[in-house]
Amino acid sequence: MKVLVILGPTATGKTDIALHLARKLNGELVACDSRQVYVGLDIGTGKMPGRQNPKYAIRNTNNNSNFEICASDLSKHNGYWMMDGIKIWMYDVTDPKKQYDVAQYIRGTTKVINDISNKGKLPIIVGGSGLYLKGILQGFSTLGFPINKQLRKSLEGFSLKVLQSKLKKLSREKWQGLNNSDKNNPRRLIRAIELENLPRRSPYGHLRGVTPANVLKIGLKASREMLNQRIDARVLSRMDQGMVEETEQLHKDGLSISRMRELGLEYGVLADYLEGNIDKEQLVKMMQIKIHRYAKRQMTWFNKEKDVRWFDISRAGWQEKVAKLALYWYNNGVTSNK
RNA sequence: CCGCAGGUGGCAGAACGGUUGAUGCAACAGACUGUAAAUCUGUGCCAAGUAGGUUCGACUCCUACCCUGCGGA
Repeated sequence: MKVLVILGPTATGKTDIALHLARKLNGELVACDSRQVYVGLDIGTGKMPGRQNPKYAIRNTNNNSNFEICASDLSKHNGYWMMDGIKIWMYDVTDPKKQYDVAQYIRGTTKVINDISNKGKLPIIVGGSGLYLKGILQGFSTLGFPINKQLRKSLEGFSLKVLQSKLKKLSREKWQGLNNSDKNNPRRLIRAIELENLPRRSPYGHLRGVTPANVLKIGLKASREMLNQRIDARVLSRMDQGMVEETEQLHKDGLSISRMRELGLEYGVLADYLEGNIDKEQLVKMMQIKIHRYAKRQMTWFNKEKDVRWFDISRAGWQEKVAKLALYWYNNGVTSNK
């Protein structure tokens, strides 16, 4: 099975190039993003690509709360969108009020990718989320062990120190295996305790992704400065598109402020805005800053990713180069040089 | 013009007459196996409006000036 991956930090134009390649290579897109999976988080998670493409501008329809997109043909479906004849999977697969996680994503995506492949089409994974991407491509050895809601709930209130000593008591070895960062990370400690609480390690702990035979990873990058500029512009553009209104509507439909905070980035800041803690100017500024940081973390993650063919989007003609490389790989199963 | 309050790192914002100078945010670097656009770790910041004075010693006290905010005329 061949799988094409487009990865890189936010605002590098992954989806645009992916759509382009999908047309050329008879492909379908698979979004690899932790928030685009949620129904209704459209503008804020950037489900509509083509900032520079006016035909994707959206307008507010009067009939009900939702927005409609003015693409030549864009339709939303359960679990995928159809954009100008190209399917984008893993959009709208769950309710934003519910928590979603890597394990669900891996299960869902594995099926989607296999289906695409079985139809004779090329799955094109568009990835900004490093963990999710790794999950699909390699799987994770402990993800088969389910979460223990009760245990988590009982652990929730404890201080860092207590969590640490609990883990130490359960398994000195496990504790010592953690790095300094994780030792101070309540979430990781809780998960570690959860795993140590399992009755017995079963051999079914490994959650496997698709493990395709042939992957081409194309990475998009840009200088920090350029990236920040693009991010800033995009935040402004999303404001114009009605991100605030979209979020207000979600809130009216029952998305709580605290849940918005969990969803992070724009939505965390928007929560503050809706509560009246900050004004519009601060809202924009803070969203930009948060996303700068996010892009940085993405780069930290992707820098370790192996076998990536990187392209600098500030260089003229990079799209053609990408297309050429992808086409060659698609036809020959290997990349031409190196 | 008068009165009051205040001028501390990129920003916000503490404490303190004694080798000064917290914290948060941002910045930079990093981690990452069921919330990952989440969560966490590390690092540095040649920071006290200006000019004087008091003092063994001043960011801290005093004076003048400059600037900002609020109130009054």
